[in-house]
Amino acid sequence: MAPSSLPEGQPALRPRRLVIAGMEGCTGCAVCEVRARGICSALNDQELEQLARAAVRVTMPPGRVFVEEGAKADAFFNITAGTAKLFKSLPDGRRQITGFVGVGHFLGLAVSDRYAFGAEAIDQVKVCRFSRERLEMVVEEFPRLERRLLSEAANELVAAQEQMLLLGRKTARERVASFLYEQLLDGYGNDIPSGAKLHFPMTRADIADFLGLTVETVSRTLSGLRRDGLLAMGAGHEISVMAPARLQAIAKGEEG
Amino acid sequence: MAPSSLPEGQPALRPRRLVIAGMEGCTGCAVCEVRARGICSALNDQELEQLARAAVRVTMPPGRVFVEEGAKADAFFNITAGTAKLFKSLPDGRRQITGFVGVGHFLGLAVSDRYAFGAEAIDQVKVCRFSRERLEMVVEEFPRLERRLLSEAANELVAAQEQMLLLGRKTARERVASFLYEQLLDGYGNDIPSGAKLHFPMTRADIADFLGLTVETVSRTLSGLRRDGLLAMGAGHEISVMAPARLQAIAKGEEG
DNA sequence: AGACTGCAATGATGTAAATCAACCCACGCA
DNA sequence: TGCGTGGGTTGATTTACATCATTGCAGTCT
Repeated sequence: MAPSSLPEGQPALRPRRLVIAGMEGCTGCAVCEVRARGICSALNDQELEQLARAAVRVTMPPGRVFVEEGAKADAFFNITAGTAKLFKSLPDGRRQITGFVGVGHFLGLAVSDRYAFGAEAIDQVKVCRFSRERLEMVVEEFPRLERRLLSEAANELVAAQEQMLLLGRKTARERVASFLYEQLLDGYGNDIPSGAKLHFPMTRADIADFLGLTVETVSRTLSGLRRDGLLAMGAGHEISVMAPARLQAIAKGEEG
Repeated sequence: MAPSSLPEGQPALRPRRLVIAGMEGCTGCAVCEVRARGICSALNDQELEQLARAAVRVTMPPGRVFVEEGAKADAFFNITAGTAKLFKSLPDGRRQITGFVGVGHFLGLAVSDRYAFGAEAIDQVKVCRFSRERLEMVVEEFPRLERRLLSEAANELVAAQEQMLLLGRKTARERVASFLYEQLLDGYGNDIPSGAKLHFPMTRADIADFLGLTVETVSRTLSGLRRDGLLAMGAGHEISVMAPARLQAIAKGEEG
């Protein structure tokens, strides 16, 4: 299916640059940069070739909404580059970002025939796009894929429960600390050095909508953490975490 | 495995009555009351017999914590009677209930080897208990089960995203309305009559911990909805919904 | 019957975070 | 060179909800 049939929704936020979408540069799944990650890691080279025939490679500019809340759910996506945000909205514009998803993430599981959430590219995002039918065919052929999808779903479920705890019961300070610490784990694994640097592709507004706060509160809370010597702000939206252990303690709610 | 090996955690809230746990009254999966629901519906009678051999039937009194947050995740549960609450806690006692689960619900999917959440019986709960290894064996034998589990997980994920929107962005009134409306859908399906009655097994404190509010706010908000003619309180914690459509509008955030 | 206990409702007061409002800075563009 | 625009920060004020405190009421144990 051609990229032009993607759900467009609102136009890209910054449609100045010409959009180049398609399969440029993709020489097949076997040499794909996410070969070892996500669902693809469940298959061997030969099986991947099958998968490749079912997929279309698409490139999205920042701001492009490529899954529309409530739209017909006829495609699945596997992210191969960039970061996207998933969200749900209320009629008056209130928005909750349910997750930021990066390379290797599989996206599109739906209960009904409609997407229950929207997805928007934050930076330039590349995806492998599967039609529902074609994915079903491949899954039918390789049951191992199903196990892989189940394990992905279980992972997301655990993350979602953690986020419910954050949204329902944590203070602003705890929320921001949790977010930062999660980012540290993503970037550094379990061994986080003092002074670890973080760089965010998303805006303060996105962070606020993820944490159930306002931009102002996020900004103030970050300033507070800086004043307390936990963080240091660098150039170009870079944040250094001076005291990862204290940050974690705050995130877990162990500090007043 | 004998019921005595269940994680006990804190003792049951009301340990006055003698606990009778075991397989009493269970004559096999084929005639089980949840035969047609949850994961069991994916199997035929013959396959169910296999499943039966892997399961232990256990009965839990109200208040019993049968999954302990952070404990070794060596068992799965399928609820065959009653209602349980799933929750996550902070060290200082703050608690977020991530869901109420009833008959047919499958429970225990974990990422690591530890449960990321706790589970507690609200009323008398009966479950089919599977050890991790035995469930894996059965799944290995009947891949259809895996598909079923995936679909369960996808369902829960959608519910979790909806709950994140509620916790992050809805007002107290909208949260309570959402909860009540969800309960209506469970009980009546899509066609809800004016005056539809609801009965809750959980306390106000549970509802508060589910909605990210305090008991007082839940109580006040219910009173408010009653004053506005949307609800009528009956005897024995029964609530009648006089205006389901307006309730839904509030739940969706369409009303100031 | 009287006392105790768990749960719910309601009132008075406090507060964390939202809202409203400036202001700054970096960037692209005329 | 100046202007517009999209972030981001900070301050003053408001507010929705939490907290603290009291009361009522239905079970159930003695």
